[in-house]
Amino acid sequence: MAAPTRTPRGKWIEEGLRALAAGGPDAVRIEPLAQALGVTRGGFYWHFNDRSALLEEMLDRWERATTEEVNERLEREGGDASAKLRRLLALTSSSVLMTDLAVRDWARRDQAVAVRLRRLDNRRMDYLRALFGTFCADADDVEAGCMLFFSLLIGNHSIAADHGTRSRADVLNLALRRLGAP
Amino acid sequence: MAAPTRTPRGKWIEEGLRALAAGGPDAVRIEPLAQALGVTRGGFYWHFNDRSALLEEMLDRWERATTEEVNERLEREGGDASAKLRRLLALTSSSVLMTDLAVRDWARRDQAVAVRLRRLDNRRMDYLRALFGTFCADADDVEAGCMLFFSLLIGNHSIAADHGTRSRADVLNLALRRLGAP
Amino acid sequence: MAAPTRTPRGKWIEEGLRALAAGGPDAVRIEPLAQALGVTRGGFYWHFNDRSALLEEMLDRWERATTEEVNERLEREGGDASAKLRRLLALTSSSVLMTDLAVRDWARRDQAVAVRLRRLDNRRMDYLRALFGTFCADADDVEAGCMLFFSLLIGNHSIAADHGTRSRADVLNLALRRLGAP
Amino acid sequence: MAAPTRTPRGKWIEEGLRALAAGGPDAVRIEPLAQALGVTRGGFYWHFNDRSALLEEMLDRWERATTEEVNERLEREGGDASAKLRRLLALTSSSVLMTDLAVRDWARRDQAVAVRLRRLDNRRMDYLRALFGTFCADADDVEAGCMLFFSLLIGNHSIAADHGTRSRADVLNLALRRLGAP
DNA sequence: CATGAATGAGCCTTCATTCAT
DNA sequence: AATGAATGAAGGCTCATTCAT
Repeated sequence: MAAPTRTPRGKWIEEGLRALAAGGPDAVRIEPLAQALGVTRGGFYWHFNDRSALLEEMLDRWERATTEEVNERLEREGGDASAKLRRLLALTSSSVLMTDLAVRDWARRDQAVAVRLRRLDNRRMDYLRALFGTFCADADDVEAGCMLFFSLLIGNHSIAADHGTRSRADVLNLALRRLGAP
Repeated sequence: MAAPTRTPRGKWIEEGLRALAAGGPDAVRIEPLAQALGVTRGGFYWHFNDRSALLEEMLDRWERATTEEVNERLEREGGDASAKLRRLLALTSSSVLMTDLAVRDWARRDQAVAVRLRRLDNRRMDYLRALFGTFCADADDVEAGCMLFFSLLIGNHSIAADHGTRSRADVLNLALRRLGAP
Repeated sequence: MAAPTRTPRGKWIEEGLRALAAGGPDAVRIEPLAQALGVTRGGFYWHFNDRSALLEEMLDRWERATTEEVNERLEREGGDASAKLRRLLALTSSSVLMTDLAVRDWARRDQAVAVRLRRLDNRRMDYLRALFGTFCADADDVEAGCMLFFSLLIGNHSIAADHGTRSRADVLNLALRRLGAP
Repeated sequence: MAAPTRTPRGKWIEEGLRALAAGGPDAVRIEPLAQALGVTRGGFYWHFNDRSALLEEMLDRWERATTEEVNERLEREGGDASAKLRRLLALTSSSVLMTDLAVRDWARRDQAVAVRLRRLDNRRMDYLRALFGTFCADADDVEAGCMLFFSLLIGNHSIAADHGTRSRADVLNLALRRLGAP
């Protein structure tokens, strides 16, 4: 009779991820979440056993979103490896990226999160290896290139330095070329 | 003649930095700090006006420690640019590094911290540019190399991926060589 | 259908006014209030945003109670102006009066409270002017009489002096007659 | 050898009375007092056993100040009874008066203070009776006049009402005349 | 006289959680 | 699914007080 779900499970998870991206795991608090959703805390406990259950499902969602969504978007738009790498670097400030950085920080403090991150980072590295493999024959070069590229992805959003007359985008382009991307 | 200060101001700051490195700014809570120091939380307010005063002084200390200490240690031990870069990469898990990563995350959420970080990152980039300049003539190459190296420094502690038969150290070495370090 | 509210908002306000009357605004502390109501202090924050919200609502209530309630009671019991004045003076130790004195003191230290008090005192003066007008033709005499009577109301509960063989009630009667009340 | 006393006992008492006048007895806190005097709390405990000792001495001082000082000042400046009453009413906002009002409020909550206040108010009433006796033959009239005048003194600083075209000073003058002051 | 340091109590506030409806 | 009400733990802050120097 009633609307299928006034505030479905998913809304809580989305709001939770938003909070995580904005303030880290400590910022994922149920009361503020409820307020943001315009509901009282009560509803939360209908969907989740407790806060940690939400955290868990947030990580599940993030894991799915980050692989399927990001990868699919990259593949869908096509282009060669170099174009894809370029697009990856440009994914600036997408909320997915912010969440990613937050999870990375979180993993440093929580073993369970670290395990998930490792699973994902390995999948990403595999993807990167495939891309780099298209224009790079030497296995050592591929591995080094992947690590450098992945680092650049993170560094781009972690390093606050200026580059004189160059823009950050310029420097990223120079870096990409230096990694052998045609 | 005066008692040598039972729990000097500095102790609080050190303990605060430890907490920051271990759990981010939210983990810098006065009560746990006091317990770790074997004092009651009341004593804290003799040294600091409030929590934010501690946070501020922690950042002051981190700023000084990270420039003076780190740089000096690198220069003191000598060697050529390549050796210094190699040593920088090996600074694994030094508490300074962990604090650094925590501050980096913090800066993403707090403008005041972001300003400090920028000041520091610019100083570090200058240092890196000097090192890279010793074996790299092209200015573009220097800039790209610095950005890639700085990113690698961070990526090394943020990326959880494995590298098959290679160790992380192996990959870092390959990467360094790829950046032109002799 | 809903439970009739275990500890309704109003209970907190009443208890707050009791505390105010007994010990001034500084005595309106949430923990003691909760204890007096047999609840834990946490519940308070369901009803009010914070302490100042309670204080505000206490003043709202006092403003309404003191005008509507007091005036209505006086008018309901009827009698001529002189009888009403006499009854006003006799309102000794009514909790409304004690609250009133506490607010008066509070107003000396808090501008926002002072504004409310002024609004009320002006309404009261108007009421007194009407009463005095019934047996006093000269406008100057009315104004002076009102001010003296109003002062007497307060003085009666602020002055600790004895009156020799006379009782305080005797003196109040003498004073009333001196103000021209028949 | 040392200066006789850096912060003599009396300074604490004065500062305490200032705090009392400004915020009531709850506002007489040692730490803020010390800060206002530019000293640390330590010195306080050299002069006083504890907070209540200060409070006690503040009351002692207030008792002396209010009788001796006020009365002497009134008598020194001479004039007839009516002039003295007029001057009493004009003692607006003298810190002595503010302290007086604060003590009056305090007395409502503290028996010991009430006892002191009674002692003082009786002395004051005696003084007023003498003044009123100079132009008023009837004992009843004197008593009523004193009570009204004393109340007016307090009401003047407790009542927030406006008086239309008249100023408060006007109304006080009218009131004084109505009490028979020539 | 006074500093420097600390203890402990008390209060305000925020939350996670529970429970009846 | 969610409200209304409450519990309890945790933490921030202010003080009175103590004590060694």
